[in-house]
Amino acid sequence: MTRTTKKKSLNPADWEIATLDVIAHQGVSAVAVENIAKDLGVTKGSFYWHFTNRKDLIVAALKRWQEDDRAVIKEKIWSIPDAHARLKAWFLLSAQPLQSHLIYATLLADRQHDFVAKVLKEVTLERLGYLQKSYQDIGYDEARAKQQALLSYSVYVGYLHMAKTLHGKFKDSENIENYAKYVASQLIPG
Amino acid sequence: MTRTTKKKSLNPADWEIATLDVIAHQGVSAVAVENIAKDLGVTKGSFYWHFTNRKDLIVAALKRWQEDDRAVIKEKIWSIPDAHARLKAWFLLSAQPLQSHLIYATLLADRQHDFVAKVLKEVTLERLGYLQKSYQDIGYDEARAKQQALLSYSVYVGYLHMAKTLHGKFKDSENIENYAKYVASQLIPG
DNA sequence: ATTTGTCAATACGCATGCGTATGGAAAATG
DNA sequence: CATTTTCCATACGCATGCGTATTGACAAAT
Repeated sequence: MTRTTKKKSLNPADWEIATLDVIAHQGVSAVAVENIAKDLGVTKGSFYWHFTNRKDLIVAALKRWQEDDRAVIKEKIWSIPDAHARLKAWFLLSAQPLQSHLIYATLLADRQHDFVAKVLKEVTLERLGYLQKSYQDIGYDEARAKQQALLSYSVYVGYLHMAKTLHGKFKDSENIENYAKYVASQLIPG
Repeated sequence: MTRTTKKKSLNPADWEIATLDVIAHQGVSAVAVENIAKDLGVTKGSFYWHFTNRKDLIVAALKRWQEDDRAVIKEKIWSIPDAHARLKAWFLLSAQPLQSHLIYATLLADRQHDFVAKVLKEVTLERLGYLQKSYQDIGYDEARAKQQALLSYSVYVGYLHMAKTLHGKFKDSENIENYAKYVASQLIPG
């Protein structure tokens, strides 16, 4: 797990990225500074030079995730002008194995920490807003678009968990593609 | 938090129930024997009389949850002969504030522990099987029923998380009722 | 009434993991 | 060169929480 980097010294971003890797696969509770230090090939002494404490690190990492994710989605999804195509693209993206999805899923798990809950709520509301707008763009009135956005987003969240819980019977990409298309056909009219 | 019980001594079931209460609200990681002992009005000394260790307690608690939940669902849902009504009842039950739902949601979070993953997979596959059967009962072929069951169950799982994440903007029962009906109308044909 | 079994209190050892204190090496700066 | 800044290693203190050991109180059995 040791990193063979050619850089001579670390910066906060290195720590944040390594932290997001831990969060994606093991959750926020598993973020231990000494372990991440080991992953980075240094010791604790380095960490407390860049950050004041563990919470500081996690908050910074989550902020990075939130910003990166927002940028990706804005570029790949919300740039699509046609609302039908945009929604379909969103469902297909949801089924792809991105680290961002993993992180979102583990954050749902670590809601106990108030700073996690805060980020989670922000991201979720923002995404719901986009979805709602897309459904309004294809003719739904506001109330119905809101319900439909909630339903579609629940499918996304549910899918993330199902994929992890059932990974044995679920992960062959053939089926995932099929399923994603089925979901899109059920949740996008026309 | 001290319990004013009239019982003179505790049995394993008391510990399991108290543990499920902690799991429902704080997750498996938060299960600490000394805290639960305090909740029950005793100390650690008592615990290690009834159980061999912490894992033993959690496994026993989860087994209890699994059995209780299976009994409730079998009685209240799968006893309904008409498949349409049965599916609708399932969606409505999903929206109700049962402790069992809370536990399921936190278990999704604590999948890192192998014994949690095991129970979770069992319960999920069992429920998916029931759903699939119901959809087949109303005329879906097997492949489509499987996809639809996955979709519907994802909505359930997603809803659990949305409810927690957004609890501020979501919990007034009026809206939940409406939403549950909307979901049922979208996911049950006819 | 004595003994045995049941349940619990107290005290301890031990591991983990956070945060601090201090010192040192390498690089930038003058 | 000398010196300051940057980055990291090492060693320590401390809190939490699991598990064990020992003792005690009370009830049931004999």
